[in-house]
Amino acid sequence: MKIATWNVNSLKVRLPHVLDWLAAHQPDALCLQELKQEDKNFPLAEIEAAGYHASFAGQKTYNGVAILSKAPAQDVVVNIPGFADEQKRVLAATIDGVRLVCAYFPNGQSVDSDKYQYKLQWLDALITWLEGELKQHPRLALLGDYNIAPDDRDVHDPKAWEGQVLCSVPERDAFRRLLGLGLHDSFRLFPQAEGSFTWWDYRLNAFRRKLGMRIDHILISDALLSSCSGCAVDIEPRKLERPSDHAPVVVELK
DNA sequence: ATGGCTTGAGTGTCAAGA
Repeated sequence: MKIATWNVNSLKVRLPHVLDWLAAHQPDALCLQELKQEDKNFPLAEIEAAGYHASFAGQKTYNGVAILSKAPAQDVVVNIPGFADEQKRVLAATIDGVRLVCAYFPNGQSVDSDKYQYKLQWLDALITWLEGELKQHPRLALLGDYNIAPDDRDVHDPKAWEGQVLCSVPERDAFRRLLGLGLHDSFRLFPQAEGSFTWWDYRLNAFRRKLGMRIDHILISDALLSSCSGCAVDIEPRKLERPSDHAPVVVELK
């Protein structure tokens, strides 16, 4: 089973890239973030024509998440139960017996902002909910744009980013608390090139200069660990015309 | 120089992203 995550930064703009990527890679499931569109505008016909089912939770302008899958989705849940939130950031569904949680973590803007406080509260709510979700669904993967660079290895200039949003101690602690639930960073289960990132700023030729961050992740539960045979970032779509600023991350489960 | 692009909204130019 091949599962993947991709922050597309507007599904309307990126639909051709998504359809090409589905055709080329044939994942069993693809989690999308930052749809930036209302559900009435979701390109369901195009996705179905590509051979995929779709669950989605969108909103105007911001956020929005979807799970595309070859097999139909079961037990779909939108947002974190018990955490009141206007923003559409979480979608959970069971595909082929694996619980997939697609998440677009808040950015946080800067550590002294209200948005950062919202991010920390959102992280607390996610962790509390996932603890129960893992008991109900031991075979679980958390895929998405975490907006957290877990380690200095995941940052092109760790000195410059030290203590900044995406790298701050409370954010990295939250990432470790997720691991503490019995989740594993699939990317670090395998040898990886130095300077492996999933996001590069649109400005200053950041991609060409390899100035990126690894903030998109696929965590897998204990029960999936032994079946995981690979994890990789696909930087090819970042080279296309009008790319998303994020690259897809792909995990193989035997 | 707290900028640099890209997107959506909407027709001015700004908020938000990370």
